[in-house]
Amino acid sequence: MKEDKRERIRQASIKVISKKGFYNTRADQIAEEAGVAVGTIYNYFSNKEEILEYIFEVELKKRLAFLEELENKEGHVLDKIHLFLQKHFNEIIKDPKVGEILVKEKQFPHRNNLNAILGYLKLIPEKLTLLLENGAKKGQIRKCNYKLIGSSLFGAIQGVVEVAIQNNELAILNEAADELTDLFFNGLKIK
Amino acid sequence: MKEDKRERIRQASIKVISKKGFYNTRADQIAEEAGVAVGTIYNYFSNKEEILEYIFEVELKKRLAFLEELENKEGHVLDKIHLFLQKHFNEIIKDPKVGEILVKEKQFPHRNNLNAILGYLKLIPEKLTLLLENGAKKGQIRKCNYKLIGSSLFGAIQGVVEVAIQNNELAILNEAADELTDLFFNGLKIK
Amino acid sequence: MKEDKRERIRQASIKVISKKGFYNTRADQIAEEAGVAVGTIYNYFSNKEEILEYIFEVELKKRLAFLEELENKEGHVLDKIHLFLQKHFNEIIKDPKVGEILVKEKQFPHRNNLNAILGYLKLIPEKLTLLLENGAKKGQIRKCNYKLIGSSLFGAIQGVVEVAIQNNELAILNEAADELTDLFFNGLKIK
Amino acid sequence: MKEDKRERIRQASIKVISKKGFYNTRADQIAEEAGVAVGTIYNYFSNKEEILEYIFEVELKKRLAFLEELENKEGHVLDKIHLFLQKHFNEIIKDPKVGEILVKEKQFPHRNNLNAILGYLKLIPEKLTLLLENGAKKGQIRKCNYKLIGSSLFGAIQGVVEVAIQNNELAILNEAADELTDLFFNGLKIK
DNA sequence: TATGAATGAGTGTTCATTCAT
DNA sequence: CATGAATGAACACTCATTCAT
Repeated sequence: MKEDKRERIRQASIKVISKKGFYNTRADQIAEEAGVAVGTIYNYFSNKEEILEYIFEVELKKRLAFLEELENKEGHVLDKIHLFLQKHFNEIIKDPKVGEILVKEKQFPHRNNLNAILGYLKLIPEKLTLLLENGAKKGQIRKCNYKLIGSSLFGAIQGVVEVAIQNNELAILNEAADELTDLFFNGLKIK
Repeated sequence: MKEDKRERIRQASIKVISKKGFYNTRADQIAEEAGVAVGTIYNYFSNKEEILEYIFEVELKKRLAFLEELENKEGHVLDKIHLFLQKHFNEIIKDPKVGEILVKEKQFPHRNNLNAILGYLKLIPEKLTLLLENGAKKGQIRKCNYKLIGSSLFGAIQGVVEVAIQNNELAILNEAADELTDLFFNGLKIK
Repeated sequence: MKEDKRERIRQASIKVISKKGFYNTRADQIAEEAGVAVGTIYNYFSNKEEILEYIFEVELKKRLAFLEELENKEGHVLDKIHLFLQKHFNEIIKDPKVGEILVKEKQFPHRNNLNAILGYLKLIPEKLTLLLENGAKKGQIRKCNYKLIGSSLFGAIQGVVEVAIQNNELAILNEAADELTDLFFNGLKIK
Repeated sequence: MKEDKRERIRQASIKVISKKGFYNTRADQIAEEAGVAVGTIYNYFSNKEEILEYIFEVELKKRLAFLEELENKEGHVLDKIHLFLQKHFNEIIKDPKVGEILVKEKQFPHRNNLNAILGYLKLIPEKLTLLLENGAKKGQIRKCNYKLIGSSLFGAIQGVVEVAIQNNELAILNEAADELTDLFFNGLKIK
């Protein structure tokens, strides 16, 4: 019941924020879209930023859970990365509105210095870094600066999504997983 | 004289914005830092956003000019990319405050839909894409989805800078140019 | 309830504006006088000018309604004008603050070119002109340039009120209806 | 020389203010129109309001001088008023821009309570009142409330001009002097 | 006397958040 | 738990005026 209302507000927020941007979205616009009163929003979120954080949280938890699953599985690191890319790009193709928010609002400046979004967001390249490190340990890829390459991979993913959304070419994402894996496969194979 | 004042305001803005974020920077804080009156700012910029745009403009023009130089030179595309990465990372090491702004404020939501910053920003991956395409034509690298790889490269660059700045580890940037070139070198070499 | 608050703001505005002039009246002064927060004003009026327009609207609608009543009644045109003058001057004697605003703020320059006040204000001389025209048709007064005489009458009314208010001699208004009717009666009688 | 520059600024001000209204006229727009620097304006006028006051002063002095001339002449009061009306309406037809300013800016709210314009403006109905009073003494017109009728006349004049300018029908002013004199002639003749 | 860059006080309006109902 | 009217702090920007040159 409680989660129901929270979810309704999240969905409404995604709709409005993806269209107007978080900065230009007013609390009452979210309320109207969600079919509740403004006050109700504040029964489920303590402030506007928290809604945005929640949107990121939901998406990022999905990715992190998937990455953790992958960590515990056997298999080649680059296959795992390939699976992750497929998963991520598919989610975005499925719900481009959320994708747009992930791309555009990631750096939204929080009033307090605790930026929950960046907190979550850091976990992804960290997981990727770990994946690479373990892959190298198992001799699946060459040694490298894992953190640096992990961050690059994470950045590359975002670069692709950014371009796809900016130019309204979601189709590009369909081949993106293959191309990127290919790039990193050759780039990281044992010499 | 006129450019002097404009430059002073730019410098002051970089200092304040990198510390507090553009959104949380007040016009009078910039004025104070620049040692001028608020009104003076508006003799040189027509609004606050224009200051941010100018900061990006200055930086991006440097990069674009460098990329154009590279385009017209002989040499292997990956050497060119290597040079560009060195140039970019060095600039950031030299002036991390600007780097911070480039990373954090890139997506700042503009009131009018004409986002001058994104306009400039799109040119970089476009140039990279062009570089890759020409390199492929000359047989220096394999064929690939140039736009996708160009965007990935651009994203990778940003991912690295983001992590470096977030974790306050500028040192990582010193090897970043080499590592990234290496990654793409293998990733894109003729099979 | 909603109209209550709007009315409270109107009353407060009359008080403050008549004292300091619209131009020198700050939104927070109105709010304070009305016993509400500044923001509340903007829940009932979309901007400061709209408050002034509303003050004129209320007053002018009273006059226009009265003039329309008169139009539909039988009787001599100059008796009708006499009644209108009495009505108008009485209203001003009853509430001189509003009178002061009507006189002083009538020409307030609006930012957009649509000056709602002038729109309303033009209707009064138009009605007077119509009254004169009909009176002439019925042979109650001589033929004349109705528009010109209508405007003169409207101007004369304002001239009288202006002087009465400027010199703080509201008493003059008591005889004004009679004197003016007398003037126009002789001035317009059939030769 | 000094008067030359002052006059140039007055002329420029008339041009700009009649177009945009005093409230919307910026000091630098006047300067540009006059072909001088902003600072120069302040060598000839101590502030912006003083320019407007000066415009009124010049016009009103012309009228007052004319009225004083008339006072000292022999003749019927209504002939004198006729002459005055002709003079006034002719001036407005000759230079409608000034007429527009006289009508629109008369009530401009001054920051200090000393409104020089209203000070001047009051003198006109006072002179008219005096004229009427003297006429009555000489038995040229009936007794009446001179102040009230003087103010009415002054108001009537303004009403006519206002309508003429609002509707862009300066032609109406050509017959206005005759019509108005006629009205007052009959309205004030000895019974 | 002319200039025009610099000044900074001044204010309408917004909108996230609250809380009495 | 839902409501939505009330709140009031916050801020970009303007523009008349100044004064060093």
